[in-house]
Amino acid sequence: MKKYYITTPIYYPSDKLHIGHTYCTVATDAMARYKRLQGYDVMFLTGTDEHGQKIEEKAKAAGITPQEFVDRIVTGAGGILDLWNLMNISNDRFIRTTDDYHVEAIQKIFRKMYDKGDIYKGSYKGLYCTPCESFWTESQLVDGKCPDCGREVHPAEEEAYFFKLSAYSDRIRDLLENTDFLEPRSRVNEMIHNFIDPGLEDLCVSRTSFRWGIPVDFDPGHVVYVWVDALFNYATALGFLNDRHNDFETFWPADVHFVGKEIVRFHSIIWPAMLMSMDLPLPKKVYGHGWLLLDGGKMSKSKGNVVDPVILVNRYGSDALRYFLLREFPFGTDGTFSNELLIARINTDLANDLGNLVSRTTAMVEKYFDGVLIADRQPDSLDDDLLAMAEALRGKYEVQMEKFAFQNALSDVFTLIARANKYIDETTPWILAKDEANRPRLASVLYNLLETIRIASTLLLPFIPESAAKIFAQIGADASITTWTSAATFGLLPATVSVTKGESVFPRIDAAKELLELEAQKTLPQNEIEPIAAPVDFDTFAKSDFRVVKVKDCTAVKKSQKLLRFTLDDGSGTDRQILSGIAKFYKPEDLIGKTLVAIVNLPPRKMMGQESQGMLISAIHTDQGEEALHLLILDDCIPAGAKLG
RNA sequence: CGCGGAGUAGAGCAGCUGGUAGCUCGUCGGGCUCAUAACCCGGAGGUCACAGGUUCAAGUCCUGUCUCCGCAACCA
Repeated sequence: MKKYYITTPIYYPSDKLHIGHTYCTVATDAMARYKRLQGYDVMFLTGTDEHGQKIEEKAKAAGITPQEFVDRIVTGAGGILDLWNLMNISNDRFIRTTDDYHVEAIQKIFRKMYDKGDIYKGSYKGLYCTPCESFWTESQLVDGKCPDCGREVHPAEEEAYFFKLSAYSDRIRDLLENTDFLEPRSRVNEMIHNFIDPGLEDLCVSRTSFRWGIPVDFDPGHVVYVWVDALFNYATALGFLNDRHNDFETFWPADVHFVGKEIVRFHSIIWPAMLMSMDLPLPKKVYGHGWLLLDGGKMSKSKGNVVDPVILVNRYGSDALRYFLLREFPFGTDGTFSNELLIARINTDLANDLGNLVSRTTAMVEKYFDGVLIADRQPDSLDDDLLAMAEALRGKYEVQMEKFAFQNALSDVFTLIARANKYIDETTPWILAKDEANRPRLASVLYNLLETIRIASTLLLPFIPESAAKIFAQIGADASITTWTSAATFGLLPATVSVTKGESVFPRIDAAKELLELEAQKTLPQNEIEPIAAPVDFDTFAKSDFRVVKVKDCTAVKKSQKLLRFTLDDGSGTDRQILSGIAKFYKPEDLIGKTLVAIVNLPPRKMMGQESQGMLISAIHTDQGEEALHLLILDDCIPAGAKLG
């Protein structure tokens, strides 16, 4: 039997997953179901990447162990497993990077690459600022001192293991430029120009700064950093270097990794390089899909515009959401999500076209034939176009599916559904029903409709599995005629098929009402006020020198979206230049002549190549999830240089 | 000149290797009554961001300009 191995990324469980993760997983699921329909032996893997500093910190803040923290998000109520269950995800396996077998395998992999010489012990060399616990390069220093705190730095080294990524540069370039390993093609340019052309540097693959990770077994001070740990999940989940599973030989190499565009770099450069190091075959393809954007912007928690798939599924069902995600957006590029679009798509396609077609067809079979068609038939040339279209559909659909062009595949299916609706108008079965003599013709019309529905629904199985099954039950199609093979053949339902009109498969949604309710459910973040900070002694406070300053000039910094450059009179007689990231809130010309407050004894700091001598004081809060900022603007009668205290 | 993507009817989008500009929603008019106020037909609405160029022929290829978005940087 032909094999097919497909994966989603393993998601990072530092927070609840949102519609973006759902999008990727649903797409992978549709592809997996499609391949199963075609008769492939499919392995569909998803999972979670559970190590790392961020989770360690979050767990600490929550007062629990990292393991407890990730367990809660992955296996807990309303967690990731529940979400995939809700979305009807048909993954064959689920890997957690904290699983024992994965941990052991990663240690073996790390050691193998080390023994081969592709991982070597080196050091971060740099200038270290002890209080800040940070390394800096020569060019980052300001006046030879720490750019953060202005204190002395000293040369230091920190041990770390490195992977010889640079050694694979040429082979990776060849892979990207001369094969279709990475798709869509537009992602290739980005990788070549941003990472390959400037030259690949060796990659730091261990850390000593946190503990929540897989220990390097021959050097216990180190934990394996994300690259080796996370990327090799695709192999360990099949049993590579472990005994838990044993189908690595069967399924490797993967047919395709679906990944979001933000991690294309890891999958198209680092991952193949590490596989080359391990002398393993490379996956056949990496596909970097686009993002769902909201109102043209990125989804973000602080904006309060994160879309919760659970709310949508509870209202409209998982099939409706699955369909929408894959029909509305081209998989390879970004798309804009909105509730209006969702509801419009459900109503026009699923309710009006498909649901209503099933409804009117089954209703007529019940009404005119008491639910069981007669065997007599009378074909007509009116049927030809519909039949030809139905039989041709599978071929067109397959072409699109092989390109991961889900939106086009679905569009093709719905073209047939629209054709069937038109066919009803052309054949006017309600008129045929008025004359007994027309019963064979009427039976032909209804049979052709049922067959069209069967073929369309079969091809919709990967996308809306539950609803397709309901439709099969209504039109009397058993499992033997809802296969890939039968999707290209017209006339498989029994001549005297028995039909049952059931509940509406996709009820129409009252758009105006739903939009209001969805809006009401949106959880806007509170207008948060920062908690009062820890006490500070008076002497420390008094060291800060706040002065009244007058804005002599203010201009936007070229190429920066956020920075404004202020030329200030601080009373000293020499102009003071301060850069401030407030371009979002103020137009530079509006600030000229204003009287402001600045702290003037901070160490100078370089930003976008220019020096900033201090910091303007402003009030910051969040309002309706939006960051709000106001400069402290004083009465103009206060002279420049006046000291605040 | 850091990297990449995008600018096509009121809105949201298709248009791959160049050959009379399409889809969905909305809108206007008509038809039908089997059906989930659904379905079917027709109309109006676009100098395909702008300017050059290649070609018998250009949203479709080339060059330049403008605008928007993402990444990176940065936001003391």
